[in-house]
Amino acid sequence: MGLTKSEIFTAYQNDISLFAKALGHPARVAILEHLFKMESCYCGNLVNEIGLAQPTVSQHLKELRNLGLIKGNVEGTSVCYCIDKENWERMKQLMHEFLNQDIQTKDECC
Amino acid sequence: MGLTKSEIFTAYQNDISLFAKALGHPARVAILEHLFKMESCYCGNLVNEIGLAQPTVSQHLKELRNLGLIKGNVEGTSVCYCIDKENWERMKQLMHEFLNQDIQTKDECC
DNA sequence: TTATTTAATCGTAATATTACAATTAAATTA
DNA sequence: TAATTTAATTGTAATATTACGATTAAATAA
Repeated sequence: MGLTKSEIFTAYQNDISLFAKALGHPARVAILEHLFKMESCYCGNLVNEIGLAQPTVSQHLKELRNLGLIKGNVEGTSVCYCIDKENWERMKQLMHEFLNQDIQTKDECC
Repeated sequence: MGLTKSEIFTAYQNDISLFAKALGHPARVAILEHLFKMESCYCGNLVNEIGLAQPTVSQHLKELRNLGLIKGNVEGTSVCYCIDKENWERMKQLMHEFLNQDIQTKDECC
């Protein structure tokens, strides 16, 4: 069906998967990397940097914006994008918690 | 097109996105959580735990297996799944590196 | 006002993902 | 051997994602 049954999972499980999904495309990883380096955060520069068509980059930016990982600031005809530090930290905490789970080695089978 | 242009991105960007993609579904997050808790790692138990049909769970397990995050061990008619600790650590390192990037606050715009 | 510039949106084609019924495969048990 | 158990595989429908050309919107510049 292509439709994830979110309702049968916990809020935690859904949150983790939504953040992970946002990082689940190399273009979005590249956009975030570039915004961290911050030589320039203008959309046009991102389009040049990434190497995908402008509407495609815009679409990826929208996804990151919808999740709150980045925010845009209109400056004349340009839009300057930045990491939303607060939400990035929130995601980082959540992902770290998940990634750092300890393995209970009681019932070894593999 | 629905076809990611992996060839225009760096190996690092592709690696990050592939791992993130694997965590980008709540069922796979739930499976991994359960394997960490390890009350039982049998596929049948996972099916009960997750609440999706057996072929669906099998499909998610396959994705995690293909990426190397889990491994399965046949025991009679059952299969016991576990976290692949070595590869989990590898992913953890990579994700941590990405998540902990420092924000260069020189060119503030938002 | 009329270009021009920049980025969002729309529409759409191609492909991927999710979910599950039905079936198959492989081992165990009767 | 025949039935049973467990999980993988196959096939497929529904939906999502990716990418981009064409267009639109909004601001600036001529």
